[in-house]
Amino acid sequence: MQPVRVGSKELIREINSSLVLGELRGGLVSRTELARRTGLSLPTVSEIVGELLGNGVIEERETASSGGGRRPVLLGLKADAGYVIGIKLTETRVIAVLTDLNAGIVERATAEVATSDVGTVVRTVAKTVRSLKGGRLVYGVGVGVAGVIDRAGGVVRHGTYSDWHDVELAALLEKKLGLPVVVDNDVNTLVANEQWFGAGRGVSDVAVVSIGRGIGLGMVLDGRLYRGAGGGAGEFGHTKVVADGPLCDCGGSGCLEALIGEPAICARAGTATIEEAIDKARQGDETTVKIFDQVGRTLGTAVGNLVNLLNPKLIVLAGEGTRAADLFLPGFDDALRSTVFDGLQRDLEIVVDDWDDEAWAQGAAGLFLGELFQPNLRPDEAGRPSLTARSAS
Amino acid sequence: MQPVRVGSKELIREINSSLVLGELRGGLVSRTELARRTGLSLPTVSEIVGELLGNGVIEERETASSGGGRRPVLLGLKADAGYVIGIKLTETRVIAVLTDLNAGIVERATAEVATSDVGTVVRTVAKTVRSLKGGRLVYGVGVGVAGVIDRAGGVVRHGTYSDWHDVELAALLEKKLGLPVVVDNDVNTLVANEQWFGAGRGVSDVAVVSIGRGIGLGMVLDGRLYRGAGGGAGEFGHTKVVADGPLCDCGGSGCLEALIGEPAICARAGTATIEEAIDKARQGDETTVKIFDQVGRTLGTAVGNLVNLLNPKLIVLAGEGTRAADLFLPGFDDALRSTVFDGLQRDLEIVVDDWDDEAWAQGAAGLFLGELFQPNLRPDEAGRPSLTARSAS
DNA sequence: GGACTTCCTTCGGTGACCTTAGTAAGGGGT
DNA sequence: ACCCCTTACTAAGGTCACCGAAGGAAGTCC
Repeated sequence: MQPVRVGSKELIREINSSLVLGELRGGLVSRTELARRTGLSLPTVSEIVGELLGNGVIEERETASSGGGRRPVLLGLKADAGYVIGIKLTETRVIAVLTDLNAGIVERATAEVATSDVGTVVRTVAKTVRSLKGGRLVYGVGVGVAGVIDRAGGVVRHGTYSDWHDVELAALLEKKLGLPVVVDNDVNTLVANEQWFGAGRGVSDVAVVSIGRGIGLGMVLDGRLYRGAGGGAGEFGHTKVVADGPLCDCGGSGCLEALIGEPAICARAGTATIEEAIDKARQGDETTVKIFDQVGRTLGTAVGNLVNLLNPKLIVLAGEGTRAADLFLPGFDDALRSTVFDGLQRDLEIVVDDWDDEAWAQGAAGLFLGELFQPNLRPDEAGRPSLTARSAS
Repeated sequence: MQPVRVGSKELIREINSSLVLGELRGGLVSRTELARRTGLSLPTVSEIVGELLGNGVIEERETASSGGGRRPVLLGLKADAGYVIGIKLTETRVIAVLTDLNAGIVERATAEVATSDVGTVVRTVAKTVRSLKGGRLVYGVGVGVAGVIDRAGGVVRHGTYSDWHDVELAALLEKKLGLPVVVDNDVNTLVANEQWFGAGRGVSDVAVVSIGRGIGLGMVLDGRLYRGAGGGAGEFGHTKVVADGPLCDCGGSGCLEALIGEPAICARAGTATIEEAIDKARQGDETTVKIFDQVGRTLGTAVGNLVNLLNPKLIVLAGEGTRAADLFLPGFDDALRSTVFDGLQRDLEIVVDDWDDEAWAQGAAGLFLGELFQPNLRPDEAGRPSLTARSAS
């Protein structure tokens, strides 16, 4: 049995505060409306609102109109109540954004890191964070890295594009910054963004497939980001889809990534970059068109199998690879349809979300915000960030 | 956002009662020890225990020895506090067991049903349940059926071995029996049993693969049975593992089930039954031995991909097909090892659990018990069964 | 038989919830 | 202009589940 937090008055308050805060995210709402939406009684909502007002997390805005009665006072998150910083680490760059509590980007910064040396990366990140922060109240930092990540411990177990092994990234950054830091797989940052602020909002079961150099997968199952027993769930790119297929960097053969990752496409199309391959296909080169069609079919089958296993409500295709969506989508759809088991077709929705590097960083911020807004049902993870217990400086 | 239940005093009590009951399942424990294990204070535990004693759910047993102090009064589930009935529906038979609150089998019964006519099946099940029940206090019934099941609504959306579509099985049975009924996919009954009473106890992330005529999959993710958005998760048997593979009953081609389900093995081995094929292989027939080896490899690759996606801690192989485990396990292991991504190997555990039909029925009982013992964190699903609010007759 | 241990209960306090009963603030009809 | 109606919110009081502290119960040991 996973440890379950014991029921207590504090737990109740935490749950209900989160409920109220959740409704306040992304909209102005009155106390009465909050009570209606959350199912709480009006006095309870009033008290919680009072507390949040006192903390400076939310504020009263203008009054709305009413149909013949006292006008409701609208409440909303205080724009400058605090900020969060999101970081996306790539091989060569640190991409950072400062966002408000609605994950809206306020400021951005990037820095180059030529090396994968841990110390250098940590220093660069810290410098970037400090310059973004300025004198502002920042609740914490979310970091997205490609690889197998132990989210609870903030450890990079196995970096995809680096030789990192068991690097305690969160601890190192927290020490340097004096801020709470959450580290997670980069695809999960996209998922967090989807779940909290994007197309996946309000959907309990979502799979986000990122296409690009590698093929990644992030999942929201039963309303929660799923990471697997050791934080290693989502190695979609390394599922084996053909027997005796091409060799993959991971050491295996027949990996999805080795078939339809950008390097593989370039190799087959005989181009140096993926852009060239796309151009070639768009100009009507038959062989290249066929390559993209096959890529679509391979991906469609793999995603179809994923649907058979998990029966999500929504599939989001994201990442740079979606630039070629027009080329591979027909094949993708076709293969998907013939792969997915009969009964699971009808309610399935597919969305293509064309995101850039900055969106990954924004997602990392969303990851931290998710942590901030969600009640903590597990036993106390030490130092877990909170909006109400102002630990941030 | 999935609806989250609002925090209240009742929620606290429910959580903590479940905590206490959970510790009491499968062992005698004193009040003090309960307090220590749950993290609750002694007075709270005492009060909850008092309530449960009053309800007749638990009882005081003998006192244990102590090292120089008052002896602890051991508490345990009352053996005859109530019962649960588990049903496994197959094409031709209704297999039923009556279990106590620890899922221990007290009595059993089976009945033949030649037809798949809903009315006839429901009548036969009802008759079987009534004969098993006798005059006893039965909290409810759990039913396992192969197919896509909407667990929340108790609806069989799509039967695997029947032409059932959108059959409201739970409602029909509840009406006939006057007892709460839970319906779920049959593999999930195995999972429930594993999770609550078997090898998967205490493990948060488990995949149970059932092998036999079909290939099924049940999952515990993050400590909870995962069913997918529409209850259709786990169609492992219908994932496509080879391009242009053999046709499957489902209409697709290349399904795992069409490759390594028992009918497929028989066809390839040229035998009428799977037993014959097993015998043939055990007697050293090379072709047949090779067939089983290939079956193992195919399964191993598929399960390996599953591990890449979900990173479970434990894989349980179950079902009649495990009779041939000696024949296919070497190939299975080999393929699994070469499929699973590097970092995910180390903590993975594989267990073969040789279960018979009765175990499926026992699992169905466990399914209902799980419902009974787990606190309800979602908004009130009407008529959800409970141990403390004695709705059973 | 007294001291010490250990188990459990009693009692009072706290806090978060709810219900009920107000008060505040606007609209509209006569 | 007045009064009443509607709607939004606040105040007061009650309930209940939690906890800590203190005390009673039931042993063991010397």
